[in-house]
Amino acid sequence: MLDHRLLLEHPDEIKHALQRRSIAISTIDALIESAELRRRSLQKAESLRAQMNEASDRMKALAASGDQAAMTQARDSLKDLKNAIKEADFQSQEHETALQKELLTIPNIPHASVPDGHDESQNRIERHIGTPRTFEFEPKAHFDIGEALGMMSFEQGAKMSGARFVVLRHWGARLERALGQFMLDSASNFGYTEIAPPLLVRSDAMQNAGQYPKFIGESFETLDREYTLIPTSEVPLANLHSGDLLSEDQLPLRYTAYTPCFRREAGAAGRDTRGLIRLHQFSKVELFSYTTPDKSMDELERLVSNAGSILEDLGLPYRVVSLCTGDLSFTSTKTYDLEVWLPSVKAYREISSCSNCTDYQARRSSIRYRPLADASKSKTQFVHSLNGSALAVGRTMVALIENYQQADGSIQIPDVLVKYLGTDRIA
RNA sequence: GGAGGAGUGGCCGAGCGGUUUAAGGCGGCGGUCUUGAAAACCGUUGUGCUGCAAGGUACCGGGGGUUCGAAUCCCUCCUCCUCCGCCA
Repeated sequence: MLDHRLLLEHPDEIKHALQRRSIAISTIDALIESAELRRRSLQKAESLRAQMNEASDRMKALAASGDQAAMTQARDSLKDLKNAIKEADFQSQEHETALQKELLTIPNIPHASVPDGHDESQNRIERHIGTPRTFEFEPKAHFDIGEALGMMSFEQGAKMSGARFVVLRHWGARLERALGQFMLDSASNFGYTEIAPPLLVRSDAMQNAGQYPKFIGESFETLDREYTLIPTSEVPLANLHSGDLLSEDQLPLRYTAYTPCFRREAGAAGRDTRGLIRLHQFSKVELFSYTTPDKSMDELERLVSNAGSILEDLGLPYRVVSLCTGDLSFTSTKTYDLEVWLPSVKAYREISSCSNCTDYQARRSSIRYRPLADASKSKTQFVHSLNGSALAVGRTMVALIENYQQADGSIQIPDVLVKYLGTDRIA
């Protein structure tokens, strides 16, 4: 959520920044108009209320004097004022609600370093880490290898749940567990506190995290719509401190969670229909940081390097791309995607997304801190929040199976994972 | 699911229609004392909105109502606690 005061104080900067994200000028003008309406109606209601408070003080004196006739007369004379306040309050609340509703549909402002662009083709490739292996045979797709080795069954998944579900079995199930464990241990070593959050959250939690109202319809909800199945553990982690006033010395706060994620994939019909790449349910280890505003850009680099080092430990080649304005996620000011090499398609595919949401989520869920320096002023500020995957477990299985496949159809297991999986080879 | 009880400032806790501009304590900050620190003592200390400012205004779990006036009375929702029932 943007600060509505910025709209009135720096309208041109906001217009310029949001135009980079293809927000129409007319939308922003309407927003500014709403902010002004809200301010004027609030001022009116407050000045009426000030009159009422004065009158109320006089009333108190009158009540003490015990003059019943004067009391009755004064009471009657306040009826008009009372009605005027009621009306002004109503107007003011209408304008406040309208402004909030509009603000909820506006994304975060892109950072100056984010490249302009309409879609992913204009993302900026930052660097490559690791070299794709050369195969002396034609590499197979993970689902062919996996099904042949009895690690996964899409047929069984479809029996009970339909398309985009999988049943992992034997080494497949164990590999998912081993990867999750390894990633969580890595995250702990990087200083993130492990959290096991609720997987069902209320809609206000979704809104705080920036998912609602924009992405209503992309998640699974219970029939009574009381709960939403989390589309990512970013949602519960972003709500851990909602309403809190933190002290600066508590920051940064770093959390990690290993949870299933549930997504409808509404707009993705026909894409990635085979394999583990795009399922309605997948597991992910998430990293989440709360920092002061001056540290958040450094924290974003830290997130990327933490997620990247897990790929490096697994010996998987990847590249880092900086998302362009058109590909940037709703709540983010800047996002780096980590893309892992997939031999079967001879391309890099997203396996992690690391974003700095600045104060966007913190403003929605009211997470503030009190700065230590210049305690005399003691003005509270919103924290910055950041999230990144480390990593998407399903896609990591894809990368691992494909990059470590052998000519005989077996899969070699990278050294770091052997003690978690209990074997150095799946055959 | 049924019956009770409770939610007050960063934290604990008093208040139960009009000096509440929310007592008191803890914590924080400043000071006195001290070689320094601790202890003790003195002072100070909520958040948001609005305004150039002075100021104004709201906030006692959320929302609504009664009243000239609500932390205080009523309704409703949420959360926590106790007891009963059911249950992995």
